[in-house]
Amino acid sequence: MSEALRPMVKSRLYEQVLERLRAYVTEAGLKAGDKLPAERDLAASLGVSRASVKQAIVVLEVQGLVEARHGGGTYLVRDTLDVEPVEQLVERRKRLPEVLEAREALETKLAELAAERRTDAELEDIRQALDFMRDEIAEGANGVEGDRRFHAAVTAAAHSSLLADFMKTIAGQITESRTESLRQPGRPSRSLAQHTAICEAIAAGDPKKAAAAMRKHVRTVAKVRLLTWVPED
Amino acid sequence: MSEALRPMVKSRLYEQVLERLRAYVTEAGLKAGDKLPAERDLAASLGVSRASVKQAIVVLEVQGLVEARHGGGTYLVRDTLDVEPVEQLVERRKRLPEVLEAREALETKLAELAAERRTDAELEDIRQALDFMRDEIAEGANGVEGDRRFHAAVTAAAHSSLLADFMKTIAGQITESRTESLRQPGRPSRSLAQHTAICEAIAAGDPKKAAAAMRKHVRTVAKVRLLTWVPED
DNA sequence: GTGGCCTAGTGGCTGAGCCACTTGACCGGT
DNA sequence: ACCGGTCAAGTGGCTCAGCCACTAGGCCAC
Repeated sequence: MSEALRPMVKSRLYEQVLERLRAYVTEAGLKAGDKLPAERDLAASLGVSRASVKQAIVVLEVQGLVEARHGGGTYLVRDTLDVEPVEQLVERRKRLPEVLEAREALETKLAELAAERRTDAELEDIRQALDFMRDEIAEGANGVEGDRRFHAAVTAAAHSSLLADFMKTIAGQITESRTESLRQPGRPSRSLAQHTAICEAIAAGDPKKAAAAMRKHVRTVAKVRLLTWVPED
Repeated sequence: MSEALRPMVKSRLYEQVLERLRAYVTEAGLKAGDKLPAERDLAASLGVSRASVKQAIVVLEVQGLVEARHGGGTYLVRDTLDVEPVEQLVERRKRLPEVLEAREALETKLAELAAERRTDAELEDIRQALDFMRDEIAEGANGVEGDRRFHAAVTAAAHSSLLADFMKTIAGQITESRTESLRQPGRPSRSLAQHTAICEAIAAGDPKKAAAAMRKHVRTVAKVRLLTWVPED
């Protein structure tokens, strides 16, 4: 029972900063993807040094609640800074990079195969998915359903049941990352543009171009979600 | 492949320091309670600034692996700085429901007995534990020590050596759940409120009310702990 | 348009320094 | 010999000022 002998722990400054930060996020109604104020501003308005703000941010970073981009600001990963369902989140974050890596490998090859093997009917399916996504976005939605259909159509057009099976095993996690990705401001329209490029390459029967376009697309998604994870809401 | 997906990711300096620290503890064979080198020495020998060492130590602190005493050095809490492997965590969680069920049974009865049998001196002990916890929280700590003292005082006031013995056998695991629970934002103050309710029931000599208050308290702790497995109770 | 360039903004990290707290040795009185 | 108070060194807590590296967005030349 060394705990009993342990002297009382006094509050560290960074813990207080943590509290204020949590309160700020709540009060300001910040959501996932939103940007926190600059460290210098935070330090000034909280009346503490930048080093203390930094310590608090490092804590939030290792807890996966925040993502600090060198030179680009610090962003919320979730809608809150509270740490609740910790362990599961940690486990998922560990696996996410693997999932995204697998996705790149699979979908790049799928796009390549689709460009080679697609029938005209399958090309039409892909185009319809694209149109569907365009409509979704035009109506203000984020386009997740169109996104899903597009990738499903490409997978079907690749005529590889084995690769399709592999995709199935990570489908759930891909769905989650897709949802999160499309929630980023401006992402839906950019995602649509990338889909269009993939579609055109497949239509043109250019496997190399299709693979490259798909790779770029998947990497864009991966970059947004890199080192971060947000449970589906 | 993984390199391809995260080409730009650079280790933050504090992460490298973390690595070196873990390696150092292992190589030097440090055990729980041993003292780490001073921050200044660490910074000098690792060739980094003290601020970076500090960030690493803050991380270890929030992970409960290390305890920094103002003016007194930084000490190991366990024999290693490695975070507990996920598997082990999961295993521990599987056993936990049983522990928490046992705790509910024991402590509910203990509170009931305490309300009937407590002497004035024992009531005073309970109140002091409550005050201690209040002070801890007021100073920004999470109140684990006050929490422990409170439950110990109630157990003593129940005058049941058998039940007390039972409690002893699960004391270790209760400590873990207590620490975990009080780490949640906002928990300490709510826990304090529940303790106060229990204390008042015991003071009033109302066994039924004391038992009810204790049951509610223990279930709250259990709920926090079980969130990962049981979304709704 | 498209691509390259430039600059302001922002996070990463450093080094020097002051303060607060702990520890232990030292010293004087009993 | 013992107790109690004092003091200095060691150490963590925190700040300040500043430089560097990277990002993003606007601007300009082509």
